[in-house]
Amino acid sequence: MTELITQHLNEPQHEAVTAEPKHLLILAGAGSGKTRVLVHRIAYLIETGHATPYSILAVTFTNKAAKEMRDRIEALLNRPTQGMWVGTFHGLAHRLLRTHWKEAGLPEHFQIMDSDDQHRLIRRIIKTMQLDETKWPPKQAQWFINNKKDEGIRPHAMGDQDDVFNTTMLQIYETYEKTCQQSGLVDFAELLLRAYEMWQNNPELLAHYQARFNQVLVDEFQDTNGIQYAWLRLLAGDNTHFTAVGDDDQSIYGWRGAKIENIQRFTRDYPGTYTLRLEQNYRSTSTILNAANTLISHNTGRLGKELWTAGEKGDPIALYAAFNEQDEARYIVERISSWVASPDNKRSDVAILYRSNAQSRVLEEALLKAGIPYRIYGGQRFFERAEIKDALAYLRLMANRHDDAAFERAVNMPTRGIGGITLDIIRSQAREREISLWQSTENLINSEHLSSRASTAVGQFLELISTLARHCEDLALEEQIEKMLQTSGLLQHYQQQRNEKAQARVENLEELANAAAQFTPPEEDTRTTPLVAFLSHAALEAGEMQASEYDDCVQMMTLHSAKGLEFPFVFLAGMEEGLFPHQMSLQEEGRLEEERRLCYVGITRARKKIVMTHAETRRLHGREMMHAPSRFISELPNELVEHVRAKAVVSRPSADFHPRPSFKTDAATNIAVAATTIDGAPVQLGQRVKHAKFGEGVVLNCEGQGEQARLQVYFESVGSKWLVASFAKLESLS
DNA sequence: CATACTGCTGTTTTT
DNA sequence: CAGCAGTATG
Repeated sequence: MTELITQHLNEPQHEAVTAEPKHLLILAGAGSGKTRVLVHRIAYLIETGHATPYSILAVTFTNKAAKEMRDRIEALLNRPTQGMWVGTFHGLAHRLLRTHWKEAGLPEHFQIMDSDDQHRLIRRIIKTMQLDETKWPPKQAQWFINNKKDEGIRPHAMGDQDDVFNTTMLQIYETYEKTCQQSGLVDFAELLLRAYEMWQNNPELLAHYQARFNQVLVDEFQDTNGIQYAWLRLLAGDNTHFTAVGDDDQSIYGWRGAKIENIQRFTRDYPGTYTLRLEQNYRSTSTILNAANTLISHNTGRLGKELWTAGEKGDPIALYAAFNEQDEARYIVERISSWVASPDNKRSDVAILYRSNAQSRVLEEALLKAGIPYRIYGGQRFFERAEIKDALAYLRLMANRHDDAAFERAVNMPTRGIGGITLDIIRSQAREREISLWQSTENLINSEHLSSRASTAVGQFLELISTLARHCEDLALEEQIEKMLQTSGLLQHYQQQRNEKAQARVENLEELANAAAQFTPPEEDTRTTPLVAFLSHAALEAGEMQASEYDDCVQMMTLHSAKGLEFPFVFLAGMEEGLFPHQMSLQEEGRLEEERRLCYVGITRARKKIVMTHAETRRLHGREMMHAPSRFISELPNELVEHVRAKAVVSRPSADFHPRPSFKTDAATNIAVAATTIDGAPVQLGQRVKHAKFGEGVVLNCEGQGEQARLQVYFESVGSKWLVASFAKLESLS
């Protein structure tokens, strides 16, 4: 069995899996089999009796990575991972807090807030503190608070501040904390900090977990932030063995608090840590790897690692200089079309990666026009849609009447005659007496401080929630949700509207009930109600609900979301100074290096082919911008890059061009033929032509047929022009 | 209370 | 340009 686990590993992998030292640091390059090593090591530790499933804790950053790890361990061991703690930092912290809510100082049914909830709550707080929102943007306060929490710093630990900014931020932070505690709300950073403090304040509890987990494995170690590292340090008792896997060259989340230094800190904090490197890449051609290695060598202070491969050289990296973003998209679509024209290739082999989401639109339009199916990753996620969050707000109130964030959201959605003035009264009383909005409302109704109209409206709302909660007590989760959708008036609100958007919202709400029907609470949540468990799940795994994941689509995503994935054919679009590296990162050297790592991540996603594109001009924020090609392009070895000129594209029409709507492919030659002629001969896409005034050019496109046909021709002298074929007097240049 | 208009702001994203 | 949030208006 042990042989089975280790038999298909290379030498360093084998060593990483079977290493004996107490603490192990594995520097694993892109495509070197990092997850594989981690999974095999866990299996090995169990099979050899070094550990029991019960004593293993493996932590990742995303739910997806956690699920993959669990699945692969199960497949390898051929039995379920019962007893093992495999999950995300946040997931595991949540589990601890649910189990030990009392020790953590939380109400039993505490709820998790996502960043959107958090943002609203902070905005609310800034308003009630009577601060000028333009001077104190909620975004900034949110950033401040999360940063402090990521560093493990509570308001009281900050002491007196000497400038207005920090003083005000601290005040907001303090008020925010108070409100959260009162409402039983926990944000993402709070999950980690609370779990940390809970251990710190309960030594016997900590000792229990230290004794239990003797094998702790951490994936993507370069992405850990301050509190995550501190949490791991705390967990490590005398008999804890650490395995940390990471790649400093793939650290791309510094901007949200990830500390690449944690890797070095680890070796300092745990003397005797055995460091080993996985440098053989099983993914990419040597061309791609050389390009990636050369690029990343421009960064300073690396831990040092050079990927190599036994694989073949492969194609050079193609570089296309587009005139503008339209032309860039056009070129990419053409390359995809010709790739897909071969029966061996699939659309899903292709990924278009870009720096920022705004770039996707032009690409999308071009793909749409060419009739190529695509899928965009990242974007609105199911549990983050407005209508879903509204529904969740009702559910949250049902579970916990003091959830102020939920109260704010549900109280007038759909509108029920509760105006801003009434709410202001409720809020100010809640603030004065330090009670929840719910309690404040109850008080105000009883003390008759509200106008009779407002009082009835608000009273009906309280009644609605209370009866709803009562009626739902004995119902199954999805029945509760259906009941809520009906009685809250949410569903009706959207059903009344006739437009398509509202229709989609109705469907989403129905899908919510569906999701609830599929939901089974995880083991640690069985002690709470299914509703509370479901709400936690919604916040913690906002998931994309795997839309058409299995379809054969071109994949589009930002470079950030491409980390961890691989594709045979990768496009890196928008390789321009100011875009990538992004304008905002050009000031500091550190941020520029992170951009470079991002580019490194992009390049190392590719198995076989890379096409990079940049546009000479691009419409950005409504303005025409000129950008120089990205410095990252010039940081690649010259001999590995092939500049694609309009000319060069044209010299191999069959390979690089594919018929577009106005062209027909000649079956025999596989050459695109326009529905018009020059000198009596059919025009080919990519054909070289001569114009009396503009000189030599290349046929790029054709619209219409026969006499009316218009040809798009790219001339070296004037760029691309649309010409009516019958008037242009074009001369064919073979 | 809903709609229209205005002004502002524009990286990356998981939990 | 375009999407959002917040305000003015009916």
